[in-house]
Amino acid sequence: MSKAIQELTILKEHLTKHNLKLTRQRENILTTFLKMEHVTAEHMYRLLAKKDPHIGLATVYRTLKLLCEAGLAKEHHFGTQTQFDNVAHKGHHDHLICTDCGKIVEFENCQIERLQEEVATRNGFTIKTHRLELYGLCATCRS
Amino acid sequence: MSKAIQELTILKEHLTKHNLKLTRQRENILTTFLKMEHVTAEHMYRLLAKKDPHIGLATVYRTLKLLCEAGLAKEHHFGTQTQFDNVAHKGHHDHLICTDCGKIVEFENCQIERLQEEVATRNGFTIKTHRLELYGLCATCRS
DNA sequence: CCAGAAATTGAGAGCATGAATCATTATCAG
DNA sequence: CTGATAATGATTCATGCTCTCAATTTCTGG
Repeated sequence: MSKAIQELTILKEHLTKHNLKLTRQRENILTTFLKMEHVTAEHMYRLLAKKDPHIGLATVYRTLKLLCEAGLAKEHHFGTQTQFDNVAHKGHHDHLICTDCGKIVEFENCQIERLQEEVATRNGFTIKTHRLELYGLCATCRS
Repeated sequence: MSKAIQELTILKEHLTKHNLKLTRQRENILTTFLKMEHVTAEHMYRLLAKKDPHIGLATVYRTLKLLCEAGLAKEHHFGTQTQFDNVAHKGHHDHLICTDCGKIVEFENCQIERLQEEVATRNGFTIKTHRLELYGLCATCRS
């Protein structure tokens, strides 16, 4: 649980820095969020509604966005849905995906990340996140 | 324009094979689609409405999906928007996406592609395709 | 501790994208 | 030509998320 306390501290610092307030709802959402690897806002809403039927959907959306701003969560779009990933559960990584057997290998490559920054700068962009997926055949499926 | 005729043939074959019919609307949408590298359904709708104010948005959505099924187009999700890419224009490119205004800049970077190959080889993979999207703020939205 | 300014909340309306409905119209095989 | 069947387009519906606003909560500083 010292982990959770650490994250609560990060949130508190973010709130203070931006003149925001720590509320019961924000604390609840953070606590629930930290227990999982990822959630959708809708799912989070249903979970919280069990304990506190008066929680508002808008608050869930707002708070999840807040957690992203505080660096504790990260948004990911999958088709129509948006997932919020718990950053603590995994550092950022990219994926190698086998189109045959579905195997997924995670990797990280600083050189690629550096080049991405370069491309962005050249186009006047400031990168916040990225997604890199390589699709192909793994060693087993190729033979 | 022999190129366009070729694509029209592909569409006709697909229609025949699935007992579908060739309509004026489908032909118009294909013709317009072939002129561009990518469109959203909404954008396509506005283009077509200039010539034929009675075109239905539903028809545009249905036909773009049809083009995907015929292998002439490919869907891509960017946040809330869905883009349809012209497969024939297929110089592969990656995307810089502004999370604020939705602006999309395409780029190509051989060095990144080479590093991707390297990562794949190291993991025993043979890459067929990839997807690289950089999310951030464009120059205008940052200021 | 308390007052009051300021942020936050929740309920519901609003909005955008895209899919489903259905009466009318167009296509095309025979 | 003609009839079966597919397609169209106007509209409604569904989803996912944001906005609005009155009421409530937080928290600063006196």
